[in-house]
Amino acid sequence: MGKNSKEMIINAAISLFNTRGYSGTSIRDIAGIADVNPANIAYYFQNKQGLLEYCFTSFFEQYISEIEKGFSFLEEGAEACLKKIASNLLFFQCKNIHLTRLILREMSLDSQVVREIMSTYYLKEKYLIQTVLEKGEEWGEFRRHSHDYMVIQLKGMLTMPFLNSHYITEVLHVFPHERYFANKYLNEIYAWIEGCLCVIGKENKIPALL
Amino acid sequence: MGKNSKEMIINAAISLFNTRGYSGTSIRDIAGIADVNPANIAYYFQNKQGLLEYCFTSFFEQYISEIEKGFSFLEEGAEACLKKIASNLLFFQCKNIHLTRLILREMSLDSQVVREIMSTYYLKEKYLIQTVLEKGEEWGEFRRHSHDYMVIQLKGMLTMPFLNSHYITEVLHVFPHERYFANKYLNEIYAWIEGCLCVIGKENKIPALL
DNA sequence: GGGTTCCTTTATCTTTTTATAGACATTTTC
DNA sequence: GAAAATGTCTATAAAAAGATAAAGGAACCC
Repeated sequence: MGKNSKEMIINAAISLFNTRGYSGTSIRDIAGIADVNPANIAYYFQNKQGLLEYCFTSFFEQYISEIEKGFSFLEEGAEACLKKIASNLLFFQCKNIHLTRLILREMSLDSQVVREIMSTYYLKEKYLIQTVLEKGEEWGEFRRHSHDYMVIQLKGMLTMPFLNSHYITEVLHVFPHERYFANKYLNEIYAWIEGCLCVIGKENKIPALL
Repeated sequence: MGKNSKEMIINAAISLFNTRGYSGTSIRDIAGIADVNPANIAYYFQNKQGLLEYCFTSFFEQYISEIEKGFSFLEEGAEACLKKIASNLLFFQCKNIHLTRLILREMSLDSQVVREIMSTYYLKEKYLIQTVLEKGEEWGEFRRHSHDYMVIQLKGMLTMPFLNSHYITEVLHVFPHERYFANKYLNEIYAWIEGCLCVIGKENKIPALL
């Protein structure tokens, strides 16, 4: 079992950072859960911050890749492309709910790492989504509207179930980790794209019922 | 200057909890910013957790009160009522962006306090909003739709600019603390209510008397 | 003025936390 | 199988954190 101890550390870290927050978690806690000597964390990740940064880049590399995969469908229309991006991101986040939650939470703090992520990944994300919105207007698919505020709403919908997963499960009894949540919620996002973003004239698909 | 030292502690705590998180902030840090002896924090709030709990209840008492104020407009129609609630909450949160951000962040952790808030304030919130949605359907104002998912979207929109205030300001260059943000963003929320929640060709039948 | 209450300070104890040095073990490579 | 690389452990240094006891002082009430 020597080989996978790095992986054990990562999993334990994601789990604990998720439930207690980064600052609320000690290296000892992580080592305890991972069943590993605390000094090993320093060996693999230099220090606690290194472990967090590993989580960050691991998350955002995949995150931006999901956006790019969706973006490549731009030829097929802006609406289809935006839906593809939204669906990719949603499924990716559903597959990694714990990591997603901890990342989104830590991104709300003031730190060097956060600023770096902003100026790399989020800037790129903004560029890609904005391009889709611009093309959508150009092609007459989308209404003319403030891109910033559309991005706020879209990202709001994509992040809400993960940041507030307690609320979602305990108050609403909706479970983001279950398979059918993603499908159903995706329909809501599609409905928003169609209802609030697309031009009115199109045939308004009423979101599927369940 | 003896009297306001409690207030100084609270302000320092909100500021530091906001930027560094609760666990990332030490009592000494707070005392330093508040220009107060560290032992005074224990005097006023028993311990660090007590200080956090003070922030929580202070926030949620006002929060739920804003919802109730809006809810009292239900007689004037569900749409108008929901808009009133949304607008109250948005303005309240804009007025307290730091407190709002730290509360929303801490609510994403696993803790006793969080569970208590869930089962009191958030349950009440859910009841009130759900009632508005039900009445809206009954009166033919709202489409029939999953209440839970509508609540998710509404709350997503109401919380996004605060939890992601870094993103909003640094990537989108939109400033939630500025006066005109709230007005503009409120219009987006109204557009969502009208576009995604209300019936398409709505003839507003205002509830007679009940 | 004596006493009470409220607030502040000093000083310190205890625990927790991160980090590291160096020994020990295991695996790989030649 | 020896040497090198890789991984793990013990032990501990050093700092930081939370908490508290007890003294000091100011304001107030009678």
